Amino acid sequence: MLQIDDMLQKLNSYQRQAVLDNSSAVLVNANVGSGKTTVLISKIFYQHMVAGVPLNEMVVLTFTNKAADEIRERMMAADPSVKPEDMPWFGTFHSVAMRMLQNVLPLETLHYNKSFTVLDPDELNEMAERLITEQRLKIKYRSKLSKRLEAFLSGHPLYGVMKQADDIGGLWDCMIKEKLTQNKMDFDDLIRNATLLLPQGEFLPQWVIVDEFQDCDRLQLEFIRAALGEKTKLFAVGDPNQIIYSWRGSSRNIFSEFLKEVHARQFSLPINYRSSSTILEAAKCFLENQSELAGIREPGCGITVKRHYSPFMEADYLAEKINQLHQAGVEYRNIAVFYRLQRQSGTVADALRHKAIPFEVSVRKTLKDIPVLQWFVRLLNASVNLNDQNSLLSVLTNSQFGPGFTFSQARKVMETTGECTLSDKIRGFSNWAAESGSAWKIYDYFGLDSYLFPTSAVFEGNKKLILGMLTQLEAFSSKHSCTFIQGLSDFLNSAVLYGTDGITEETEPKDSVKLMTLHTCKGLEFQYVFILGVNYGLIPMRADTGRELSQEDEERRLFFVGITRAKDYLELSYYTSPDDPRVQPGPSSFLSVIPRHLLDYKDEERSGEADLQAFRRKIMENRGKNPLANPFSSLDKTEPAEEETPEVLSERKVRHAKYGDGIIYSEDDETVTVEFPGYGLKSFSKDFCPLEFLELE
DNA sequence: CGATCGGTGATTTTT
DNA sequence: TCACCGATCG
Repeated sequence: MLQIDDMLQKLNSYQRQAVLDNSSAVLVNANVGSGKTTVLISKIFYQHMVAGVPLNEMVVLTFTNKAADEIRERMMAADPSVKPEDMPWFGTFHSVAMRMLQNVLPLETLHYNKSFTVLDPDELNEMAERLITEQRLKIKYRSKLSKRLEAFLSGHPLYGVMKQADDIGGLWDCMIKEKLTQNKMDFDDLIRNATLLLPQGEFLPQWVIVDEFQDCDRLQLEFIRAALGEKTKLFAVGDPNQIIYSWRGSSRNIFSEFLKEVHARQFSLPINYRSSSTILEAAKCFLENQSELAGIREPGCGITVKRHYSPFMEADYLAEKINQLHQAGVEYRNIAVFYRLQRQSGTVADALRHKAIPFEVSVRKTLKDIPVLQWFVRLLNASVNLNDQNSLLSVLTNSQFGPGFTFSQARKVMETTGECTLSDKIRGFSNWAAESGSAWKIYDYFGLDSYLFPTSAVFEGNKKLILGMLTQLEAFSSKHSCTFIQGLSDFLNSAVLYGTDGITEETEPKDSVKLMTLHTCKGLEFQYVFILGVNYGLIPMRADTGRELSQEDEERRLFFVGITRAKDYLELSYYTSPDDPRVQPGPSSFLSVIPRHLLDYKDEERSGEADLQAFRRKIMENRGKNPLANPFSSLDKTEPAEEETPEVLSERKVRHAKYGDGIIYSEDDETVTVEFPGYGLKSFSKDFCPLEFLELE
């Protein structure tokens, strides 16, 4: 009881009100950085300690494994007597649905078996490809198969101009059947099937608690609806200002309808604890309902706005800036760099690598990134589930690992015993596992040494990866006390839902700068934040093709999410000469939305040309040595850049009717590229060249 | 089958 | 703006 009093006392009045309210449906409109997770955990704790609701009567749903882990960990930290197994229904939508299907729902009525396996999107695609070939289906735009299926399922057919319909509907029917015979479910099936069975089953929780409610799509809302029995209460936390995934099916309309339907009582958490008031003021400009967001922090420093010539110049500057920050005592882990597109990361990464600054680019790793584990997991899947013909086939026909059969060979081998040791071992796996199986013996059981090719250069590394995964499996099995084969099957399924994190060894968090897209930064916070490329065409992304205007609203929210990650320092930058023609030079309109007094235009006077001169010097310099080298490779060696020889000035000048005088920037057999002050770079064909070449004096 | 014409989409991505 | 696909025509 002391714990809960203590916990409630630490809440502000808004938070406490939401936690103590006893309505049967509550939505907390939680603003950024307003202690949303704290409220969620306090609510769970309060219901558990005061109202006496057992934790296993609560379904707590999140979107990411990370969020689920955080909630479980904070629960255990608040009350050390709580164990993970006390919270069986705390997890992502998918993992909770999966566990329900395995444990408490009458799955047999759907003709599935409780030992089903989970299909990752790649496998689903592979299954589709195979069915098209086998059934001789006619599918158009086959190279974009997964997109087409997705579009078909959402009812918005991609490619309006398909004069003749193809077999996409038929393909989906085949896939439903195929998944059933192979006893497999894709991500959506987990939720769909659980939604189907929840109303029939005996299982109804006392509470359904949802994190990041604004991200729910239709499927997930239906799942929530199905989990609500007559006496079940709902507590949802979300922020409509952070809807940045509406292109994936979440929308304000869907969820406000849902809220009306369940008669939710609404609360809000207006106080932001995270950002300096300057940053918060700027962020508020991008809010749709400006009323309710208040800060409690000091103004701090202004938001730096920086102009760069190009992404290269920017990356070079950024690396230097981060270096200075680190030398001034800022840890790398407190610094983050955000950008709109995944491909923008390369330039920054190169610059940081060159200055030996540790960094991590946030891209989710799937099994596909580690071929040997992908092969091994499919081997295990084929062994655990003999209906899994797809996996067996791909294990036998893989060109890098295993016996490397052709498709027709593999089909023969699959039908008869004695033809192939690996195939026989897979068939005999269940018996072996029941009698004497254990994680450690798996490697020798399959005789993997020979299938990983001991002579190959990467053999040791691959073996290590597999043994590492077996270590994880061992740890997993001992945590969940069940039969070896059941433990393995669970492990494989959670590996699909958890990505590689679940099966490779954990690395302790490094002190490194974090690089990520604006989408992935949601839910995080950093002391120092740099947002790159605030140009029209990136932030906001161009919303040309007439698509609804609402797309720009989403871009605004995305920028809002990025800004509000910053605690103390925020720097926004734009290019005067982006390399991508789709990106407009100059600051985006989003920058002018922010009141001038909050901004600190660093080196406003320094002209773009100054940047250009420096950049050109570096390029020229590089050219003599190694034309293919990373342009950054010469940057440091030649410092200080100011001490340049006048040699670079011995360039040819040209005159153009419209652009005036310019300097030749680069030149090859066909084209000549000229830099004109005030216009930037222009390219001309040599055959048709409206230039007058001026002689040097 | 090859050439051409027209329409469409491009980016973000947890599980 | 461009790359790609499919439909259509000779």
